[in-house]
Amino acid sequence: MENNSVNSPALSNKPSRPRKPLVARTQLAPDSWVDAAIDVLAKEGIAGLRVEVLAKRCGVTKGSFYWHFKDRRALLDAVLERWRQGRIRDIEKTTAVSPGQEREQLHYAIEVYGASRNRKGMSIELAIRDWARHDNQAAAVVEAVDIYRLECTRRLFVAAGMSDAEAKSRSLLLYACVFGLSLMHYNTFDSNLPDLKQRIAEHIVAG
Amino acid sequence: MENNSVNSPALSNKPSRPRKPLVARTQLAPDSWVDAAIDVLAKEGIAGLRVEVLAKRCGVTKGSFYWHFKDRRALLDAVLERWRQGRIRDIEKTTAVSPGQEREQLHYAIEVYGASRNRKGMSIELAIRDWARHDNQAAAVVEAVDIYRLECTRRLFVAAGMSDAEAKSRSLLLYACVFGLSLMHYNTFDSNLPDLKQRIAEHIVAG
DNA sequence: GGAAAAGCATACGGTAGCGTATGGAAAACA
DNA sequence: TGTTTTCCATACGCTACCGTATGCTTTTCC
Repeated sequence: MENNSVNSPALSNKPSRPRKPLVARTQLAPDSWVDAAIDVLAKEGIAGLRVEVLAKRCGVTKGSFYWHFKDRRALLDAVLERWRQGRIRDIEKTTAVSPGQEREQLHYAIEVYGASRNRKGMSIELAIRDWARHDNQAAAVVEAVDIYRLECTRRLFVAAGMSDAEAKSRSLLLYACVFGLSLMHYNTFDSNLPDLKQRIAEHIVAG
Repeated sequence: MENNSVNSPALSNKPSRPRKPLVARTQLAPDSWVDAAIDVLAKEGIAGLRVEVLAKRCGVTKGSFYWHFKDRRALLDAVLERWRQGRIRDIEKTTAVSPGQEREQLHYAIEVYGASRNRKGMSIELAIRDWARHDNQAAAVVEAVDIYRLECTRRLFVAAGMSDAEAKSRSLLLYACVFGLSLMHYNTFDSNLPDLKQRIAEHIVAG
């Protein structure tokens, strides 16, 4: 009858059973739904993320879904939360302090979303950003991630010797360019795109 | 029974009536559908662009729609074609040759999509680009527009004295940044965003 | 082993949307 | 004036969803 929210923080187990943490989960895992949802989100966008489609993809029916989640919205919230945590963790790793390597780190931060690598990651990124244009929850998560990322790379620019204002400007430029590039269709613009991208990266990072 | 495609090139009137160009249109105009469709597209995205919704918005019913258009896809094609032509015309105006003013023109090309101004234009832009991620027709139109724009601003950079490779790089950076910025949520990143944006624009345009 | 809960299937009612069929009013034409 | 077109409304069948109700099977617990 009642269901537990899946991996949302701070309401873990229901209070009636303080015995054991519910040992071996025999059937479908609870996070599998979120995994599959993010897959579908990347491929079809938020509009294609329907519960019946998702259920079929997991090899079960809606009945299973509505046991794990209150409704479709609950799944979407779980997806957002998962994405937020993943992005924060990633950017923390990428921009961890290692003195003298700041510009290399910045180049890596650009390259990591280089359209060829991490294709799925960028698909999710774009799907969520489009989603955020019509959903306040998604917009809030995107804002949190953006601010965090901008702050991380800003520190790198400062550590590389730039003024605070310049560092902020470069940080914003960096991410805007990364996302903007993945939004455009410029394959026939030049015969040597890697060179072009390299030149752009230099222009963003160089002092 | 049969319907005419609205404003698509090269299949204008049906052959049975070569008399008069059908003088005073008493009721609803044919392009009004495309106008309304673009409005809805800007506000709701491609997923919200349904024919029944659109009909209600026009004050008529589906019956009217399916007289003017073969199906929903025909409307979408008309929307794409209209957008394509509008964007080409705009960029041609913006980047028309006026020697010595190239950098001012480039700044204007950036500012024209400055989020505050032209909010609706950017909404359409983003809606169509997201649409293009799952629709080949839309992707083709986006590519055509992108290549045209990139080429126009590339010429400006060359005219401003840059090398060809550098001009291409800057041109791509310019549009990537413009679209990327409108994709991000950075309102709380700095207390003086106009300054930040100005600094970015300078960094893109300056020699 | 038996009760209780977990995990899922099946079936149902309801909405929204696409496209078709058909009819009706109003204008254009002869 | 009567016919033909134009333009739109109404009504229908169909599909894809959402969320609920209910029952069945498999674990879990004692």
